[in-house]
Amino acid sequence: MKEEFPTPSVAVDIITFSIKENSLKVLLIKRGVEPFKDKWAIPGGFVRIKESLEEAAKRELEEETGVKEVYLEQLYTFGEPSRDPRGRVITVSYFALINDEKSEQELKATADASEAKWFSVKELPELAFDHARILKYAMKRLRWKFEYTTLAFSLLPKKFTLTQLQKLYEIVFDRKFDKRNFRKKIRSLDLITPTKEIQKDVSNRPPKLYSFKKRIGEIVEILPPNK
Amino acid sequence: MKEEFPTPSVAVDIITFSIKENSLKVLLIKRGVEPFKDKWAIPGGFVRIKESLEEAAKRELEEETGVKEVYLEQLYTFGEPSRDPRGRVITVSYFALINDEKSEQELKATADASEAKWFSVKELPELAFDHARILKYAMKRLRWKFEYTTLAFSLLPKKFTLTQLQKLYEIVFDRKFDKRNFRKKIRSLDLITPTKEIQKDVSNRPPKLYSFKKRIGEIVEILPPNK
DNA sequence: TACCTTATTGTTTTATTAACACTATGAAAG
DNA sequence: CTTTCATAGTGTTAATAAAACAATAAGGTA
Repeated sequence: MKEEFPTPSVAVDIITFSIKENSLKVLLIKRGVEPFKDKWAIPGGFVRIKESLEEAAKRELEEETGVKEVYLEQLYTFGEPSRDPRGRVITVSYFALINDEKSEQELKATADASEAKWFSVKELPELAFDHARILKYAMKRLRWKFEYTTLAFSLLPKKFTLTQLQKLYEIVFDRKFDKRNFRKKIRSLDLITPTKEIQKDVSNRPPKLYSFKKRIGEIVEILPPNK
Repeated sequence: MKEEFPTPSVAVDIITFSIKENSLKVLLIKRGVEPFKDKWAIPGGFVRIKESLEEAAKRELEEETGVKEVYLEQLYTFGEPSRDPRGRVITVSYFALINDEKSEQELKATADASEAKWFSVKELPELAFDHARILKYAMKRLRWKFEYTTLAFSLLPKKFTLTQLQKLYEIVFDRKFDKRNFRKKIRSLDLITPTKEIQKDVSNRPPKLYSFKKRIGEIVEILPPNK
């Protein structure tokens, strides 16, 4: 039941965020081919005929970064006929969130990408295609998810301190929160349980460690206090 | 720059809501061909090579209902390889909202649809493909939009009463709201201005008419009081 | 003139959010 | 062993927002 008309190509683009060096980073590639050769772009590629969109996104991301097991979520599908000068390409964008340890590995260059690099979202280069728009949209979604779901916990180790959690929010929202109100809010949401451990090897008062109770991504309105 | 491999087909599906007879309705078609012949389904069709996704959605919707000038918003893209038994079809779903007057016209049967009909969302038939899931998702989005944006106003005439507005919310959320709290909230949001008119031809105290100040879809957290 | 129907309005209570500063603990430095 | 340094940890009050709640007003109809 395929039409007899020319059909669009379908690609996935993956906007990958990570937190490194106390700053929110996004993974970009430098294009090795025309169009937009030598411009920075969001990594992506074509969907294969027998893989799902999510599988395609996972595969492309792993090819690019070697990272598996990430949080992955569909963002939006961009399909303007003119968005790609090569022809009709509809792209389904995904946003991925990986934690620092997982993203530590060396980034590889690939056929289409002469270079891959983490950029701070505050110091972005000019981007190819309509990728600036897509990235902006992804940022919005990321913040929304931090505000209304438990996604932030996916970036923390099994056991973490409340200060670690707060720092995450401060980086993503680029803003400080009041420590007392933040902790009060988190506790009132019943998301975490204290472990009996405390963190050692710190040269100050050792913080308590907590573990997360709920499912990642669950909707809870964490709304950062002091909004 | 098309790959030399078989490519998926790209379709759009449009979940169309309207409010009729004090109830939230969705437009479905009865399939005239296999697969799922004689099952009800969400109307949709293939994207043409030179039209945008949104244009395709508008076109399909107009073909189905004759309605133009509707609120239209992209929902999600479903792309499981097995979701359509005919082959690889990726469908970009849209949700549309039209008001009662616009949706009053006769629905036409088309090549693929032997019948088109408005169903109350409370009395849905069994649906073809993965359409039950898509519809459920659309309902969620509709409610979210009513809660956090000014979308509801797109269903009202230029001049409307506060009771009309409240009824809309009560239908969409399938719940009553306290009249005083509802009105207080709406007024505090500075969304409307009173006109100097009142509605005539009613056999009770005639209500004041208001007009809407802002842009449709603007984010404002109308959150229905009494949530 | 009474009655019916819907419109309109305000107060109190409760819950949530915002603002705000001091004490505690352990390691390291002197 | 005392002081210093750095971060952890905690509670109260004020302001704002939400929830609960019922009586009066206006016009048409009987």
